[in-house]
Amino acid sequence: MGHGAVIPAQDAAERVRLDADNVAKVATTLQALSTPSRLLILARLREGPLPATELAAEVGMEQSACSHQLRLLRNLGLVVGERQGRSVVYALHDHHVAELLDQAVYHVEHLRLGLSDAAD
Amino acid sequence: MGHGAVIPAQDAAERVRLDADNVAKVATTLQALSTPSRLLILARLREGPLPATELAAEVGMEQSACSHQLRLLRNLGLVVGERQGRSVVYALHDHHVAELLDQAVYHVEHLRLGLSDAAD
DNA sequence: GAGACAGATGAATATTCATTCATGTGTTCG
DNA sequence: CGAACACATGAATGAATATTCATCTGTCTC
Repeated sequence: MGHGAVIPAQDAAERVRLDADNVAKVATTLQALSTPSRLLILARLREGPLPATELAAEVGMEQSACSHQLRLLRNLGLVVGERQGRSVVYALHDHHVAELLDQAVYHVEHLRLGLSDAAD
Repeated sequence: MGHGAVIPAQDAAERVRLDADNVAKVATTLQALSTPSRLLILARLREGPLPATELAAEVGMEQSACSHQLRLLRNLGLVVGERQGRSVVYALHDHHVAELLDQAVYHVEHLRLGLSDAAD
């Protein structure tokens, strides 16, 4: 079984198995973190809530494109949008999203690569 | 490097910022975790090294499809393959991959369950 | 109400990408 | 050598999807 990798006890206790039942959901959610545009959106919201138009401007996207991606993120439960006057202020849904972002960026940055090519 | 510790997300001491320079790399790497097939491959390798053919069988993929995905994961530095006789034994590259997997599955599953500590 | 501002949305387009099929390369054994 | 096994790879196909364009809903001020 074990092959040398140490599983932190804190993790082993709460580790969630990846089986056929939830693999699709995990994949779908992680897909939301798999494009530069959405990643920039989430990273910006990580710093605090922001109206949609300002958000689009800060990540360098067109309003429409950003809105489409925000809808996707909203449907996945990663962000929430609250109407405030003419604006809709977006924010990360909860701390799990923030930590998922942090952990993902941290581990990816610390991978020893090695990026031979970006795509297939 | 090379410890088995999970970085506490609340402790933002060593947090890596997500800017225009590394966003593409992060997105590309996370894309490797964004399909059920690759997620199943990585999850299986999470439990230990395995020859390519056995791996394909266990995750229910055709040999060719699995090989294509393994090449992608190899190019991203997520897995390594070592020739042993006629077989090529695959394994996760290092603990960062294992922990990235754990963290991703953990947080996504908690999102799915609607678990938000409301600690904000 | 008219007009401007903020955002959402449908359709069309283009790109990306996972899988399959057929074949090629490398290895072990008779 | 020649055959069978293990894996890789190129091309083709089909599906998924990010972006743009045009338009529509909702809100505020005058």
